[in-house]
Amino acid sequence: MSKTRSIKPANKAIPIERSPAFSSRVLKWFDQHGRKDLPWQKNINAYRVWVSEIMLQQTQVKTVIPYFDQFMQRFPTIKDLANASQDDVLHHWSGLGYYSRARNLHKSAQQVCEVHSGHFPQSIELLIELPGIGRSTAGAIAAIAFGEHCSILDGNVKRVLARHFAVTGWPGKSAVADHLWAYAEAHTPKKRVADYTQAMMDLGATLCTRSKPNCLVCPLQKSCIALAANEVSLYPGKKPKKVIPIKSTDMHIVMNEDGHVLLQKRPPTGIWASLWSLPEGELSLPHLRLNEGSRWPEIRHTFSHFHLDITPIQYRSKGDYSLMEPDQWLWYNLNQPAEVGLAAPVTKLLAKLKAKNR
DNA sequence: AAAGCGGGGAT
DNA sequence: ATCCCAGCTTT
Repeated sequence: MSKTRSIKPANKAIPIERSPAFSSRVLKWFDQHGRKDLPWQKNINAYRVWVSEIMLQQTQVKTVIPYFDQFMQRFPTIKDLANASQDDVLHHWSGLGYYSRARNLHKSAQQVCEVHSGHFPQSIELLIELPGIGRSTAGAIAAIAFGEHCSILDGNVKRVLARHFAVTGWPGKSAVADHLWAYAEAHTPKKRVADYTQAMMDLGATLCTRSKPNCLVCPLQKSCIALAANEVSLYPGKKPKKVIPIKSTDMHIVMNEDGHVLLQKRPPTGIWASLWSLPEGELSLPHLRLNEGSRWPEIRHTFSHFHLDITPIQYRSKGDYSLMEPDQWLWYNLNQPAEVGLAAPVTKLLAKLKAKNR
């Protein structure tokens, strides 16, 4: 059982001017222009909505669609997901990023199967107990899958609300987020809450975009405070920027006589946790004989907190590699890739290697 | 090169 | 309660 996590208290203290026409304008627009045939809007059930919402955290619809389709093909039900290996789940997440989402999804599936015997939790309070589901994602699943009267506040909705109600400040600040939540909750209708929820996300994704918003056709143009002041671009407030440090590492591309590449499993915490990657740092492989190695041009991979400058070094190896721990080491066949999770720059380097060798 | 995007865990 | 972390896409 997970440890108890509590939903943030509803912000009754924050007084709001509520626009009565808001939700009806949004719903009317949705009927005409909203997206209604996204993959997770077909064969709708809580499991599919859940997986889609987790994938849609930090990731745009266009990117998610192919991942969602493949994920659902491999794990059609929550039980299939619960019974799968972590490597299998991470393999289907490879390239999406934020891999803790995949590990939490897997963990939650197992939790649901054990605790709820496979029946998906049917209320926002139970949803939010699952790892990887916070206040907004719980609201989205409850509203879309169950029609429960719940609000969401994802990046799209934050942008729409911040502009429409001229909420100043960076939404990463809790005081700003509290205001946005208060607006979100005040304007969520009791009827058609699933459509409204989808509509707000669509509005943010297709019209009320970060740059070049299409205010001329927006259903909220008459009441949008930022638009009236010609200050749409000022909202939402920007994150204060920080200079991020540069780190560097060597990645060793060790190829054996069969043309397979040596991969190492990363530790279960930290960057690229539990993914497979190229060995870094000092190479200590006593049972292999490596040649000198040739350096490739440096590539830069950027995280939110630092740049990582990677120098790939390619070797040919001979020797007995049967001694190597199979949990930690993998000889990766470029032509018949193992179904494991790979860090994005590793995928890039392996593709480069494959192109080189042809 | 920079900005943006939810949730979890540590402080 | 408030920082800090995580990885990709789009601009």
